[in-house]
Formats: sequence, structure tokens, C-alpha cells
Amino acid sequence: MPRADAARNRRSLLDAASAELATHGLDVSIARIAARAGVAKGTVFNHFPTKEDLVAEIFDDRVAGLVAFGEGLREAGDPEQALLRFMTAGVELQANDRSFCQAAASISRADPRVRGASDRLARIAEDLADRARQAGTIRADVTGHDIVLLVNAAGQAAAPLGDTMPTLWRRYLHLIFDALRPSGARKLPVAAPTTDDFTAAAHR
Amino acid sequence: MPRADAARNRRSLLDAASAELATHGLDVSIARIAARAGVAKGTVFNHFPTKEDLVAEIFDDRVAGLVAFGEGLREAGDPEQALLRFMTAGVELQANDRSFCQAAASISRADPRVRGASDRLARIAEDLADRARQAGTIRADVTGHDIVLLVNAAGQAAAPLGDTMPTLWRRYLHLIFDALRPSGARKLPVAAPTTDDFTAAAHR
DNA sequence: CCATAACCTGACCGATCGGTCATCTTGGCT
DNA sequence: AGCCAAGATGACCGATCGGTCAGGTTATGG
Repeated sequence: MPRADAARNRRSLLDAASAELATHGLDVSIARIAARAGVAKGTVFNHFPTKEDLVAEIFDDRVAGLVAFGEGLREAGDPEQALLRFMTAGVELQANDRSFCQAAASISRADPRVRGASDRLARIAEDLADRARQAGTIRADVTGHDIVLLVNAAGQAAAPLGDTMPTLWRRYLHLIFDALRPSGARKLPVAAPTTDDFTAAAHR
Repeated sequence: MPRADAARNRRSLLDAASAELATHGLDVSIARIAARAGVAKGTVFNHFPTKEDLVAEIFDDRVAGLVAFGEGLREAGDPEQALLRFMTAGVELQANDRSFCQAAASISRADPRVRGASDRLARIAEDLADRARQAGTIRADVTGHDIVLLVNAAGQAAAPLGDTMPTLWRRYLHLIFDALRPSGARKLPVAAPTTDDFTAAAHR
């Protein structure tokens, strides 16, 4: 059992790191996080062996939240609305956390926790996409992996404008979401990525 | 008039920087670029006062190429194909140059050259969008700024997969391009960004 | 062919980073 | 109250970065 102050410090560190990562992205220094948490730099490494560990923990937490939200959506009535809500939550996560997309790109997927979180995210996306597809509200050739990547794309669309238009991402999310409808769908020039493609990318 | 070897070194440096930036992104060290060009590190700073200057020069060059391509497209017959070609070129640029999107995001738009390049890019995008809109092949509420941001989004979509599927971006570009068609268009929840929004974002 | 300005060179600088560790402090158990 | 291990601390380390500069080298005009 950890000591009381150790547990408190751990919480402070996670909170501080979460806030600093969201504001300043992956480049925040450990020193800055420690200062915000009100502890010395060495304490950070008492709790997390490396910076990557700390970031992975927060990343996993964020993904887990999104996955939980998606799972709650499965019981919702309208599959189309469920998918839209899920994608909205995903983009919102990126909009509120500068480190999120960076972390997704840079964290070693060799870390089993990160792998697990990513896999669960892909699974719930696939699930929601399946339901929407069966309901006929999205085109047949769009997969769960597509959904994940498109959420990423929508989140990045408004990034060049910074905080100038904080809700601009909604514009592009809706535009992209409209692109998923079956009406007028044309054949896409490249096949959707498979799970193997994702794991292959993770091994590099 | 510069000395012959100085001109040669400048070219080598631009070529080396171009290649290294494309492969490794904005984080390449000046030392690495210098080594690739076959000159000493100090020589880099003889030609470019700061790293940002060097990056800006290459960034401007890339954007200028895209703008020139877009201008050549204006005389093409089919406005829809012209717009698609333009967007394809834009995404391809990102796919082949890891530094391009990073540079677009981080370079100070206070630099007049960068500002000029960005403005010209926005103008040609607006122009091509206008023609497509008048031809009735894209929806009325999509602007040139939208095009620029959507090209950015499409380029980022496949980024998480790295080089695993080098042409996957075509899938999402076509998907997004289909979203621009007028048929079945629904009202978007947020207005398009204006030129002022872009300049406001640049001043931060 | 030479004088010289233009240019190249690489050792060096200060800042910053993630990470370590000897030392001290303190929470918790008896 | 007193002990001791868990844990906090911050000086310190090596690496790396962008950038500088004194001094050596070379292209070039005359």
C-alpha cells in the first residue's frame, strides 16, 4: 500500500500533466509538470519511470473514456446519431488536448497498455460503424478503421487556425460525416486499412 | 555577385534540407542537414540567419509550386476535375514531405514571405472553388479556405499509419471530395473561416 | 600571379532536455 | 514517543540543440 502523500502526489502529477499536455502538447518539460503539481522533478520519476510512461498513462485514460462513451452509445436507439456522437466526442477530445493526436502518433505501440487501448477503440468504432451500416445510414465500404482515421482528420482540419475559431471543427466533422452517407457514393480508389496494417505501422 | 562555391553550397544546402525535412520532419538538426550537404555547420548560418529562415525558404518554394500548379489548372476545361487535381497535389505534397504540415503550423506567419505564399495559396484555392461552385459541382457553402483546410485534413487522415499504406490518403481525399457535392447537402453547423480569421491566427 | 575580400570551418557557448542518485524528510506502525 | 523504510528533494549528468566567431582557406578581379 502506498503512503498517503505518495498517492496524493501521484494524483497531483497526473492532473498537472493532463492539463499541461492539453495546453502545450507533448513538448512540455517534466520540470514544468512537476512545478504545476507542486513537487520536485525527481518525484515525477519516482512515480513514472520515463516521460513516455506518464504520457502513455494519460493517453490510455483519455482513450478509455472515449471507449466507455462509445460503449454506452451502443444501446442508443439511432445508430446514425450514435456514430455521430461518437465521432463528435473523438474530435472534441483532440480539440481540447493538443497532446492527444501527437501522442497517438509518437507513443510506441509496443507498450501493451497503449496497444490495448487502441485496439479497444478500433473495436468500438467498428461496432458503431457496423450498426450504422446495417441501418443503411452509412455507405457499405466504410469501416471502423476509416472512422478512427476520419475522426483524426476532422480534428486536424481546423488545427491551423489555432484557437481563433474554437468550434470550427464541427463544420468539418459534419462535412465528413455527410460524406459517409450511401447516397451518391462512388467507388473509392484505395481499400480501407486492415487491423494488420495498423499493427504493422505500430511495429515501426 | 556571390562566389561560385558559395552558390554551389547554397544549392546543396537547399537540396539537403529539402530531403531531410521531407524524411524526418521539422526536428532535423542543422548539423544533419549540413552533413548531408557536405559542408560545415557554420556554413549553414552563413547562408541562412536562422533555422526558421531555411525552413521558410523551402516551405515557400513548395507552396509556390502548388500555387503555380493551381494557376495552370484554371485554364483547364472541367472545373470539377481541376479542383480535384489541385487538392490531390496538395495532399500529395503532405504525403511526401513530413515537414510540410508541421511547417505550416509552426512557422511564424509574421514572416512576410510566408504570409505572401499562404495568401496566394488561399487565393488560388478560392478561385478554383468558385469555378467549381459556379459549375454546380460543389455545394454553395464551401469556400476556398474550406478547401485548404480539407486538404490539410485529408493529408493528416492517413498519417497515423506512417508508410504502411503510402497511398491510403487517396481514399480519404476522394471521400472528402465526395462530401463537397451539392446533392444531399445539409446545413453546416459553423460558418466557414474568413481571411481575417486566418490572419488573426497568424498573429498569435 | 598576387592581394584580398568572400567564404568556409569546427571548436565553442549557453540553454534545455530527460533522467539519476546521494541525502534528507516524513508518514505510519508499534 | 521513537524508529525506519518509503518517499521527496534538487544538484548533477550527459546529450543535443541552435547559434557564434576567430582564424584558416580559396575564388576571383586586376
